[in-house]
Parts: sequence; structure tokens; C-alpha cells
Amino acid sequence: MAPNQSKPQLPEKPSLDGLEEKWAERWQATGAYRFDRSRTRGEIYSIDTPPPTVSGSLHIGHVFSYTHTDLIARFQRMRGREVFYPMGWDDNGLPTERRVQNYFNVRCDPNLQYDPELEIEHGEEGRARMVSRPNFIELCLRLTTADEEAFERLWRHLGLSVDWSLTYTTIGEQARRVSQLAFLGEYRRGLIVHLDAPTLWDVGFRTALAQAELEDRVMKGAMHRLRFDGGGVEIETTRPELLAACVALVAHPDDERYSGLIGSKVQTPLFGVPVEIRAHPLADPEKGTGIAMVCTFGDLNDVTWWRELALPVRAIVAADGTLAPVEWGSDAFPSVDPAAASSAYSSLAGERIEQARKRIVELLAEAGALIGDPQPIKHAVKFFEKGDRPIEIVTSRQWFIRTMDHREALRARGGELDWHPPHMRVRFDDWIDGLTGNWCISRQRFFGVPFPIWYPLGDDGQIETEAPILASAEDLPVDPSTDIPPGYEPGQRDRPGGFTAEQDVMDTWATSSLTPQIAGGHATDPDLFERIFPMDLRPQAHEIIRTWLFSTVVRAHFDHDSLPWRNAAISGWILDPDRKKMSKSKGNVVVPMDLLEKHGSDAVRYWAANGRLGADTAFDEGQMKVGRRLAVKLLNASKFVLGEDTLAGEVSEPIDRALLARLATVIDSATEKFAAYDHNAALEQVETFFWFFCDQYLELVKGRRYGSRGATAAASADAALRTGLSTLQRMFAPFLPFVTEEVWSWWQPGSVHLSPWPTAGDCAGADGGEPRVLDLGVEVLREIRKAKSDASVALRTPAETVSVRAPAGDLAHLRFVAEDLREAGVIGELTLAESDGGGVSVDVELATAPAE
RNA sequence: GGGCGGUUAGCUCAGUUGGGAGAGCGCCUGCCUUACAAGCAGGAGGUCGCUGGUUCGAGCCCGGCACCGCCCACCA
Repeated sequence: MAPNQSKPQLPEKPSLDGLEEKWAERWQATGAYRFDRSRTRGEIYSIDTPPPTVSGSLHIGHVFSYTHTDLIARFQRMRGREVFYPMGWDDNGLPTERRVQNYFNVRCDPNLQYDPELEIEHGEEGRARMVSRPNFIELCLRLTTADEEAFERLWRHLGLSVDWSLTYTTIGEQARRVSQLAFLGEYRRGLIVHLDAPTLWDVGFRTALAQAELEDRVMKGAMHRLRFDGGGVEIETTRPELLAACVALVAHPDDERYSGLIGSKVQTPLFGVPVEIRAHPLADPEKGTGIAMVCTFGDLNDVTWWRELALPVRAIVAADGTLAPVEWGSDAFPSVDPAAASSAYSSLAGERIEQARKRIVELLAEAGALIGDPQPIKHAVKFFEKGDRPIEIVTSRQWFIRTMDHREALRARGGELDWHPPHMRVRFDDWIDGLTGNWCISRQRFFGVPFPIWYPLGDDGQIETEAPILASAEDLPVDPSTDIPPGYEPGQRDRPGGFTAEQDVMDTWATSSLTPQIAGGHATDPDLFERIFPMDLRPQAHEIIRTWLFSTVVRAHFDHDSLPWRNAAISGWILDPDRKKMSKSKGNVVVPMDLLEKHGSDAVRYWAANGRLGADTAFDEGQMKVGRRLAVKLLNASKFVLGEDTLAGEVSEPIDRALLARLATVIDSATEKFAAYDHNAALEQVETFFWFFCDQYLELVKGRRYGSRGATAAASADAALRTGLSTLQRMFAPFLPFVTEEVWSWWQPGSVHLSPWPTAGDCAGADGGEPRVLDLGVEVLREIRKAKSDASVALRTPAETVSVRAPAGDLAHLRFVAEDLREAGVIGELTLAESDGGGVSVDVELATAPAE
């Protein structure tokens, strides 16, 4: 960088206060981070930003990981790449729906008519008001818009260098269009199917789920031993209430205890349902009695047995988590004694599962079918991650993406991706290996992307689900509940011979899996999409590798036959001092804006930048204070270097050359680390050099810089200092964007963030620099300081004599720094002599006797 | 149950092909030194989780164990 020739106007007392507002506004006004879409793919670095869920507030973990992404964005921008860095808002799905319900105290009733006059305010008391689906969606948008504005303020304050003109939402028109287009394409190609099948089901939300949305929770339960009639077979179960749904018993084929019983029939207690004892290798002789009750459906094992043994369905769990009425003696529910079965079941029907379980245990005990007392146990139970009751498996008609047939190819895609850190790939592989079924993407909810699907109604009014009517691509996005399918009239809606809308909405991940396509203008802006896809980077947290990362790989593989991006940068979690993940539910979250205002954005970013990718990191305000100190130091060092007129001349002094030579190696090394997504190593190297630059080098040359040894020598120091400062300001820029922009503005035109990342070639004058010159100067100065510190005197106290003995080679180097040393150490007489041995020794005699 | 990561100073962490145990914070001592007292200089402080092995030599490589965190699975 060619230094500005005029002496800049520097603040008397530099400060960090107000820099966030000042520069955030300036960047917005100048369009500093505006994406230039005329650039070609090779010149562009594109980022698939995680759209934060707009259902509450951002926490410090967001600040941490979004800072990591911004570090990479700023580095790549300075390296000359045109950075495509959008922000997205995830305002689609259950979190928003639930938040709207609570905030406005409303519930959605899809059967109500839209009320354009409806006025609802926050905090209404009493019973929840029922509103129509269009009204509900309006409320969702109203609330999320306010949230999105608050989020954007925080991100701007943090200094994220996103191009805000590229912002998208996951419920927006482009997201709906892209989601529906991908759906239609995949459906036509047989990658999506519509099936009546056992499906993971949340009875609280009354919707189907995907495997990826489940989590285990350890619950108290009880093991019950039941005796079946007609053979004396005993089974153990934690779900006795599903006895009425029993369709078979199953034992391992090699289990000698039961080998004679395979193929025979026994009857369920209470209900007298004949069930066959079958053999299947999944039955574990070690568990329970070694023979298991197969119900439709208690768990995923039941689904496997049901499918592989071609068993009938006896579904008793209703969508709301109660036991459904059953007609005993019918084909579906045969019984040797239908009257007794009806009698037993009558006290269960309509009860919630938990109640039914208590009740049936009483019935079984009365009937003598319960062996011993139920044994209390603790066991892991699957829950919807946002739900509060265990999931059930309910048979219903749902849309599935056929992931199971493509597991090998998807696994291979994971191998093509560059993971940062690499070990995160294992989670991806584990997830694919553990998949038990296709990805269910339909949800029985209200707020989401609708399926672009209608069904013909027969003349009898029956829905013809096998022959859906697809929307035309050019009509997308559509809402089948208000839009009319091709070839139909509005009056035919829900009439015999007409059509009816698909009521379900898509899983939120079915939309989020398309963020590169949504942000990149797929289908609407092919020119842009070609320039940014596949993207360069997916930043995200590790716990959503199984959801967001996996599902995005699935869609890109299906729709584009490629990876969605080349690199995945996985940030860790923020841990509180007890080493637990900080999260809202644990109540230990710090409000990010408070931290940013308390310590300054640069300081908080410094803390975040010290966390490695993939590493869980402690929340540590001490690190923020260190970051703030660093920022203040940069202000003051800049003030010193720029505080005098620029001197005409070149780097001529050996120690200045040595400083620049060392700087060149730091640049190379930090650049290499940064390019390898090792931002914390890059920061550490720049920071270490900076403190050396300030405390050692700068102190050594300060006097010379002020002109004590004439114009030429002063100009050499000045040139080296300015080169060092320019380089350091730029290398700190990704980490500390506000303070670096401030100090850059003191002497350079334009934004530091749009200036080139330094290279070793910037260190003009480094040629022939001998590092030993610098090392020796620093070492001798340290000895002098130590002598003064030991004597408890001020560093300005003169050292009457300093005698340095060094080997001949070092002696030659030392002569180059003798004058700088004499001044920095306030030395009276400095003598340099050749030592006998190999080492360097320094003897210091102070002017005054050491104070005791 | 399978796997991944971690265990280094009181705290937070770095240690790149095996050879010096390090940084910052905190602590102690001293210093108002004309960029910076939100600063500067100096100092104390560690059986590198335990254990066996390979090696002239191990924080680093290999085996075993313990503990912490997480992922996956099982949950009859």
C-alpha cells in the first residue's frame, strides 16, 4: 500500500465507542458488501448461510458460529473473491406456528373463512381465538417480520458482511416456488412417492414426522410380563396398552426354547385374538423372555416385523393419542370371544395412552394374565424434538422422498465434501447407515409450503388419491386451497366430479434442504444460479448434520447430480462454565446485544475467532476483554505510527529489513492457515506478531523514528512501521472489522475490507533481511529491562554500562542495532566484545545503586 | 452396545515430520516511559488423565484403562 503523503488528522484519545454504528451505517450506504453478479464462477466465493429460526431470539451460540462464517467471507473477499453472502430467515414451520399461537393467543382452524377485518393484538387474555388459515398465516408473517428486523440489527451490529439485498425467507415466494418445483420434478422422476404407511407421528401436534426430528429421552417405565392363552407363552412388554394391536409373537429362529412353537397359534389375553408365533432373526433371545409381542405399531422393530412377515394391521392408536374404538369380531379384529373382548376394551377406548396403560394393567391382573408386579425401569423413549409426549407410529397417507434406495450414492457424496474439521464426516456416515425409512416430508400443519397438488373427486365424491393433479411449473408457487388446478373451474372445488386440495404442508426441512437453490435464484434467475452453484461453503452446527446438511445433499444429488457445496465448516457449541451446552431451555443464555454493547463487537468477535471449527468452546468474557484490549492497542499503535509526517526514503537499516522479513513469513503462514479454514491459527499468528511489533520492535526504533539518527535512518524506520501497520490492519480486518476500518480510514482511501489481503510481496525492503539482527536486538533489550526491573527502577533509568559478549557472527549483527539499543535502553556506554563460548551474555550496570 | 472428539499451569487453550513444555487471563513485584495505566517491564506457577510398549529420546507413535462431551444404535 502506498502510504498517503499527508499527515492525517488523528484523534487525541482514540476510542472504540460508537464504531459499530458509524461503520455499519457507512458500509450500508456505500454498498461495501454488495455482490457483483457480473463476476464468473471461478471468481466467486458463495456461502450457503444458515437461516436462523425466527421464532424467538438469537443467542451467543449464533454469534459464535455466524462470526466464523463472516471471518471466512471477509478473508475470501480480501483475497479477491467476489463473495456471495446472503442472509436467510427460517420463518417456516412449527416454531413459528407455535410462537404465533402463544404471542397472539390464537389457534388455527382451517375450516374457518378468511376474515379480512380481523384485528388481533399481542397478549389477549382468555381462551385462544380460532382464526382461519389465511388469517393465521398473516399473523405468522406479521410476527416474523418484526423478528427479522431485530435479527438484522444484531447482525449488522456484529459486523456480518452479508449483502442484505440478497435476503430470503424460507416461507417467501422464491422458497415456495423452489420447494414446489423440486417436489414436482422429484415426483415425476419417481424419487417421491405418496404412500399409506406406518409413519412416525406426534400425538401432540397431530402430524407425521421424519426420523431426523426424533430425539431420545430417558423415561420411567415399567416392564410387564403377560401370559398368552393357549400355549402358556409369556412375553414382556413396556406397552401393555397395545395388546389389542398385537398381530403376532416373534422369536429368534435359533432359539430352542420356542422352536417347537413356531407356526402355532396362541390367543391374546383379554381379547382372545389368535396370533401366530413367527420366527425372525431380529428377535433377541437375550431380551425379556426371548419372545416378543408384535403390535401395529409399538416401535420401529414392529414395523420391520410387520413388513417382513407380511402381518395384518390392527391399528388402535388414533391421531390424537387416544385408543380408537374397535369392532371386535370383525375381520380386522378377530376374537374367539368378541363379547368379552368388547367388554374389556370398552374401558380403554377413548382413553389417552397413559390412562389406557394403567387401566389394562388392572384388567390383566384381574384376568390373571399379568405375571408378578410390573417392574419399574428407566428406558429411552423416542420423542419429537419439539414435542412433549412420546411419538407413536400411525398408519397414514404421506409423501416420502426415497432416500433409502440411494444411501450408497449419498454416502459417497459425503466423501467428496471437504469437512472442516474432517472428523465431522463420521456423523454423516453414521446417520446414513442408521436410516430406517424414507424421508417423510408431509406435515399435517397449517403454516408451511403447500404441496402443489390437487386430487380429482369421483362422481361419488371420493378422493382419487392415486391420480393427483400437478400444478404447472409456470404457475408456481401455488396454494391448492385457493388456486385452481389446470383444466378446472373454481366452482368444482370439493364437488363430486371436481377437485380437492392436498391439505398437508411440507416439512420445514423439505424447504431448508434447498437453501442454495432458494438463495441462488434457481428457476427464476438461471444466470445467477450458474455463477454461484454448487456453492463454496456450508457453515453450520454439528447437531444438524443429520437434518440440514444431509437433506441438502439429498436434494442436490437428486436435482443437480452434484454436491450442493465444496466445503462444510462445522462450528461447535458454546458451553457454560459447567461444560453444558448453553441453551434457552437451560436458562443460562446471555443476551447477545448486551454483550456486544458491553465489550464491543470486535471484542466478542475476537472471542469467537479463538474457537476452532468443530470445537465446543467455553463462554468466556475474559477473552472478550482481551479482544477489547487488542482493539484498543491497534488504535494506539496506529496513532503512533501515523502520528508523524511520512518521511521520504526507503528501508535501509538491517533491523528494519529483518522486521519486514519476519512479517513476510507471518503473512505467508497466516494466509495458509486461513485458506485452510484454520482461522484461529491465523489470528494467533497475526496477534503474536502484532504484540512483538508493538512491544519489541517499535520500542527499539522509536527514537530513531523521531529523528535521533538523521533523516535517512528515520525514514527507514518510518517505512517499515507503515508497511507493518498496513499489513497488520489488513490481517486483523476479518477479525476486528470495526477498529480496523477506523484506523484504516485515518490514512488510506476506501475500505480496508475491500483492500487486498497482504502478501509477502507487500514487504518491500525485506530482501536480505537477517532475522538474527532482530532477535539479538530484542534479546539484549530484554536483558536490560530485566536488570532494571530486578532493581525496581523505572525503565527510563539510565544503564551506565552495558557489556555484550557474543560470537563473532552475532557481533556483526549486533553492531547494526547498537544505536537503536543505546537509545531504547537508555545506555550510557555500550560495549560489544567477542565471547569465548557460543552464547550471548549481557552485563548491565545501572547508573544508580539498586534500591533495596 | 458401536463410534467421534477431548483430558497440557488456578482458568481458557496452543503445541505443524518424535529432541526447548508454551500463550493469554488470573496471581506476585516494580514502573505515570510524550502511541497506549484499558499501558509497560519482570517473576512465580505444570508427574502434559492413568498405565504398558516402541525408540538413544514420547505431550506427540502403538496397546489397555479411567473420566468428560457428543453422535449413532438398542430401548420385548
